[in-house]
Amino acid sequence: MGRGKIEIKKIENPTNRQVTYSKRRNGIFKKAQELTVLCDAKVSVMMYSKTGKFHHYTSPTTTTKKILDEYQKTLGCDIWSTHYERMQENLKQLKEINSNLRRDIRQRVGEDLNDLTIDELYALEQKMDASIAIVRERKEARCELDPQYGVVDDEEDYNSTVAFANGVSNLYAFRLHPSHPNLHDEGGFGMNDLRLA
Amino acid sequence: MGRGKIEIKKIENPTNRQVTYSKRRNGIFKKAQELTVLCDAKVSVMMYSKTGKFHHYTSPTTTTKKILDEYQKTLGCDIWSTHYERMQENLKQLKEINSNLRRDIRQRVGEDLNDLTIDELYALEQKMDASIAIVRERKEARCELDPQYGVVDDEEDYNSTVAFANGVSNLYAFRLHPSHPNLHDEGGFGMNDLRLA
DNA sequence: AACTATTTATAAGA
DNA sequence: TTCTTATAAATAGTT
Repeated sequence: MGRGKIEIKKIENPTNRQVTYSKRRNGIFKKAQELTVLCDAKVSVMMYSKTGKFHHYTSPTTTTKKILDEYQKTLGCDIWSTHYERMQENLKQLKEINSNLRRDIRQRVGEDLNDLTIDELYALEQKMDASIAIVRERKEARCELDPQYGVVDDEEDYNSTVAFANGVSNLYAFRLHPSHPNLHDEGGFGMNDLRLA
Repeated sequence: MGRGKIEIKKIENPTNRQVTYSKRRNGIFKKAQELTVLCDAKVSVMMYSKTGKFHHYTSPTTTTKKILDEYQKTLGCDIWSTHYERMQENLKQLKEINSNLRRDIRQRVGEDLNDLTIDELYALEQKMDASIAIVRERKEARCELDPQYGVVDDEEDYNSTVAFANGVSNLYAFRLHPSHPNLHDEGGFGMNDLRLA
């Protein structure tokens, strides 16, 4: 399609070849984009020229990785694995640690106590008694150095306590990626469940 | 290019869509093949339709994996940079949350108190008093339903406390990937610092 | 980077 | 589906 018909064989003139590569590359990407829209298809196009320049197109609704996963499923093989899978495994374990920490701290704040057995509740009280003893001892040691804290106003005490009881559970009550609430699953590391609140 | 101009938007009629998909798929593959020959380029095209059928073209002299490897070698990163970056950002934020949770819980266990100012130490004591009040109240409410816990042995109490004080910091003292201690950094999400201990 | 004569792709119809 | 064909789109060669 042009001023003259061309034979489909390697263009020997490097300049012409580069020009043709550039033009046809854009043509293919346009076709890929149109196919994506017209037929609701997922398309990935990757190419590089003799000069080493790389270009690619991927349908907006997907990623090259997802298409490759599909490709691999079809072929029954796995090109990748190591790096990516290890990253996902790390995420999973990190989330598990996080979950454990959150449960522990919520119990120590006085939330989620319904899930505990009586024995666990009892043990929790013992733990907390021990912990507060440590903190109190430390505080008193410090206060000896700074007599300003020697006397405590009971009412102030009560108020700060109430403020904490209402506020603590918001300490970590933020979301990851709050500006992209409707993203798809991103391969299984959605973060909504990270919220403490 | 056809009997009439068409708008590039999804073809709602499934039959028409399938026909167009088939035609244009062949068109793109032909273009990819021509580009391969004319410009001595390496091209990979993968696509799948809404009906789930997968098709691909790869230049005869290469494989999809080789094209991707070449790309990564050329740019020094990989095609999933967006995906990766989001994943890494999630990891970073998750680690930050985790760090905050750990600091909070350690303070509530009586560790790391040196970093606190006197005011913070005082506030911590107040918080913990409030929390333990909640737990104790809950426990006593439960114990009324189960009189077996009405009487407490002081020595048992003390022992369980000591056990906790020694053991709590090991609660989350495990490593990720303990079997691969010498791996390289994995792109900045090394997990050694996740250890509580 | 534009232009444009031609070839090529393809939308609609059979 | 597959073939046909009128037309739209891509692009080879030129400026």
